[in-house]
Amino acid sequence: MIRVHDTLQRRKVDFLPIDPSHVRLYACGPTVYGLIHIGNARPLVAFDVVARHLRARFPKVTYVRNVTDVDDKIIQRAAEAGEEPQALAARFAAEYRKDAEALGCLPPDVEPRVTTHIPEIVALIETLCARGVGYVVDGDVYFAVERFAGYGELSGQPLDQLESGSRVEVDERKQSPLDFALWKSAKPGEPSWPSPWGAGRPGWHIECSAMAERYLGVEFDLHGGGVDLIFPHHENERAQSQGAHGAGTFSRHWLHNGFVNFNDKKIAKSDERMQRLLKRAFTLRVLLDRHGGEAVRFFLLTTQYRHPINFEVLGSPPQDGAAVGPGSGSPPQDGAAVGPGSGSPPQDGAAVGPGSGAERGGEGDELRFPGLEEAERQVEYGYLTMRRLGEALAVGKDPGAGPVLEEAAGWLGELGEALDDDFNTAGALAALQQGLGVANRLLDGKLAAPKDVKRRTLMRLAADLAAASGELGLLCADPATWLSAHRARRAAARKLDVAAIEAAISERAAARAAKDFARSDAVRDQVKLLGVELMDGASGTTWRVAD
RNA sequence: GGCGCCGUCGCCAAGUUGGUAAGGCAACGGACUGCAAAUCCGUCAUUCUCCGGUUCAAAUCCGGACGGCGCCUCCA
Repeated sequence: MIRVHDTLQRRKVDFLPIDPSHVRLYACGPTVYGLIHIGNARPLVAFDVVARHLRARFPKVTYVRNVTDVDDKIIQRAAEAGEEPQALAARFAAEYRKDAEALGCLPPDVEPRVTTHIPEIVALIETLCARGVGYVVDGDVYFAVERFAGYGELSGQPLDQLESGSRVEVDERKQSPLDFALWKSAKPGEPSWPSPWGAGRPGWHIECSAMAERYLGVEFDLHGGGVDLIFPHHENERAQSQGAHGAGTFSRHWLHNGFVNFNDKKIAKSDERMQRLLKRAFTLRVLLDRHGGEAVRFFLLTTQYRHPINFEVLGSPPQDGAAVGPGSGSPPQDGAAVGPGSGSPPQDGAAVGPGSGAERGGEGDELRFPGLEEAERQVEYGYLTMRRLGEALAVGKDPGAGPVLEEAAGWLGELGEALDDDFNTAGALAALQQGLGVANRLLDGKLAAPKDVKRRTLMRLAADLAAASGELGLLCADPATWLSAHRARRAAARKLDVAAIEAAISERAAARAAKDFARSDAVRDQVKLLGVELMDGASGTTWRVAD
């Protein structure tokens, strides 16, 4: 039995799908006006695990994750860049998909964009107007909050308090200050679509209502997004959909992920300098290039999705340089700086060697991200174990059916139970680490077992590891491939000369063969200074970049 | 002003429909190794911010204090 924390009920509840043969999930995706940052990555990963685990527990899951591709901010950025808004949105939507893939997120079943669902949106607004909860003013359409009884239920906001707390200039044409736009009439130069109320574009919240209905029906199981979306976005989505289709419709449960805080503060709340830093140096892309997608994913999974997670940054921030000098005040050009093609992943071969000058102007190079470093080490441990397992299993013959060691039998079940409990990925990771530990112990010969039992257990561990990978979206790559890419990435970061390292290894091998251990150790010490650790194994010497 | 979250070992982090503190990192000791790395083993919270209360029993429930954070119209 899966249990989920439902924001609407403010407690953990048993998850009983409306249709157990088909679970339906909707998650709010990003507005694509620039490269996403680590904070945007959290819901991506969190709801990817939700979808994966639901698939493990139910026969069919439809996961819808939208892309908002028309919005004030897109229009503004496009104007700044002298680009068509739709072109800019399409460009960053593509970049976003690259990031999502690098994070190990499976593509959602449907990834609807707002601009291709205008007819559905218009139809929904028409329904709302027909039912008297929407009203038209000069080509704009608003939702009448006071005519919808359930308003405020999701966020727990009493209406009167909201009004008094409102700190935004109130549009006098609205019937109530709380009313929000369903349709905005077009201003000159803005993208627009024809509608019964004149040319215009959708308001911020209506797209999710319309697209969820289109792909999941009037009623579905789960709706997810960041905590900041509870109010007003999700409150308004719910109001729109229930306003059109009645109480009890729309999503049955609401899931909200906590923030990724930046040195213990919300990113948007951190001071101006830090924000600028974030935009230039901490796009998700930079972190992915530096530590790999799986490390970022592992990091995000170490904390249960509802809790805040702190993204720690050590070291002195890059100098703001020109930005603090006279003539400062120009907005960060993150949009313009990341045109298509600038974010190509490191090429295994090409990036190695001393001359790879593809550094990003040194920006952020002196910064360290301890959380990502530890996560990367954990992922490496996983792949090292998998490689050992694969090597052991590559020889020998099938032991047939029979018992396996007890130590290896329980962890996958624990992993599943942890995920059942409101997608507790921290608990699941702990179970995974137990499984990896058992594999290493067995491989080390630390567990007593008859030959056939041992081999059968190793096979079981490999199979269970594959199952765990599928649910967590970790350790899904081929170990040799991942490990070599990982090493290449780290070697490139340290500007190591791979050919020189391999030459040193050959030289040392000759010295060792001649029992010249003094020479051998000299070579070891020499490469150690470069941050390279040599590992002598049965099949020769390999190397890794030290932590 | 209103709504809500959080405070568990040096660090990260499970556990909160009550039943007697997972796991990871770091540290220290050890096995293995010609020396290393990787891997493995052992040690590492009588205690869960503090003070009361309920209970046979509380990190888990209730009240209060202190500390941190978030939302209250376009930010994941």
